[in-house]
Amino acid sequence: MHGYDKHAYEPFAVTVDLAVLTLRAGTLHVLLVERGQEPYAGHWALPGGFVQPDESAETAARRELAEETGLYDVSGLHLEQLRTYSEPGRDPRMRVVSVAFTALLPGAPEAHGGSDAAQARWVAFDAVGPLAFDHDRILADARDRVGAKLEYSCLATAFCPPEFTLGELQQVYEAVWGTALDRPNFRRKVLATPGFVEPVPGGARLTGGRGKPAALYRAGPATALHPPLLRPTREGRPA
Amino acid sequence: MHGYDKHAYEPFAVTVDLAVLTLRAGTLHVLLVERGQEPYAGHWALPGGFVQPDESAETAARRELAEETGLYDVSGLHLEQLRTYSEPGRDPRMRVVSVAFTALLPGAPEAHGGSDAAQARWVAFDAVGPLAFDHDRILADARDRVGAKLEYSCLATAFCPPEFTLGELQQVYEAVWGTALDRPNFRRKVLATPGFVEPVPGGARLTGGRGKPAALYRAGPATALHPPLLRPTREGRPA
DNA sequence: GCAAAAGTGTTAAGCATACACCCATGG
DNA sequence: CCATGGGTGTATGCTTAACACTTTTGC
Repeated sequence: MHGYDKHAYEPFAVTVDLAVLTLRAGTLHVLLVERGQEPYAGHWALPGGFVQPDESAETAARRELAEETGLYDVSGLHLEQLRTYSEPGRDPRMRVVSVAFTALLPGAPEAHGGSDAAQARWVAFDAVGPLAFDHDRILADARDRVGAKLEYSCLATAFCPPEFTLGELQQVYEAVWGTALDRPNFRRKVLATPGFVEPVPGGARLTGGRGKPAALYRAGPATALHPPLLRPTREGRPA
Repeated sequence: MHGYDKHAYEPFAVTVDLAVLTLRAGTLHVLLVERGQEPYAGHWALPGGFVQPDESAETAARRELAEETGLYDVSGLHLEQLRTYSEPGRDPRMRVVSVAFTALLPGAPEAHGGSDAAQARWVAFDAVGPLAFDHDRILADARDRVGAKLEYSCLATAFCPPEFTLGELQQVYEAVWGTALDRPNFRRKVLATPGFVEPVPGGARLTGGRGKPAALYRAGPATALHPPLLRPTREGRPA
């Protein structure tokens, strides 16, 4: 199958689907759109769209992200390929191969609705009902991936605004993993990793309205976490 | 972009590319095919082919794996999606989106060449020259991914035959990471992880022709490694 | 003063590292 | 008996985990 016999292949439609995640009020939310057309009219789905002839999947994903969130500048946002879904029956009408992406947003912009008329909403992870197509699975895969990457990468800062407190960073871990972490230990671990976060010299901010103002930090240059920050013990016998 | 206007999308060809890895004589090798046609005629490339209309990418990848290796039963082999490559210019003649996979084989079968006439060979990783298309990048991504997964998963056993010695398992790590490991510590770590390996009651085998016969183990039911088996210190400041 | 949130200190247990050393086999 | 590879033991240092305690703010 290395030749290019024009009859040897079938045309496929290629789309991108986006799992856009953010933290709102300390819990993980995902951006969903309500479908206006069949199939799955009235159902909620992940935002997405067709890859244009002159685009890579990454370019298409970033374009869709801008359209769906209504943000002018999405260039700084974390966007990462998740995997590709290609089961023959995943779209009831035609052969569609979809490249799924995960996008991470800091403190979510309320407004969206984007270019097409479809309604778009932030939905808490726990409140996500059955989605159209195989989007339930895509979303579950996205959460698994993000949860795993928090352990050994500096990804958590992608959920935070440019300047953030260590308490906010800890909330990211707690929301994604669904577990509480020990604050003193979390703090030490983060500060002991060179390049994970950098202190903002003058800064301090009140977080909960009460309590001591917290020092501010910026994301540092590091991308990997060594040693990793492991989740609290899910016991050793997986499988 | 949620409707299905027949003119809103462009047909793409969808292919799979396989990075088939194995260990030969203690070093990491990859399966390459020599291209017989333009473009890149005479160049080496990763095996692969078109996804058929009734197949998922995973099914196509497993079919190609069987064809290229000449193995009858590839059902037990480790096959995993790597990522999708979709740059518009990656194939000079048409729009081809390729879903790349990584496959891991135990002690490589010498024979192959498969269904089409293309020559196929195992090539040591160090000896891989420039490949066709963007296959150099795919291969580099595959090695990175496998190297990372060895740290926190039980993937290493996929490189081993059904029964193997701990020395052989250690060779997997050393070949993929390119570093030497301390044998006593490696041994303890592996045996301390429940479900990673299980002893084969009666078994023992001479490995190097000389030396004490080694006990045999089978892959256990575990898939994840907790805590992880980290690579020797690449220093803490990963830019 | 009290509650809330940030930040510091301390200690014990577990794990990793780096070795030294013994065992079994082929030549 | 020596080289080679398998296997065991052990001391040292670091990381983690758990929790007590102090600081700074709003009410």
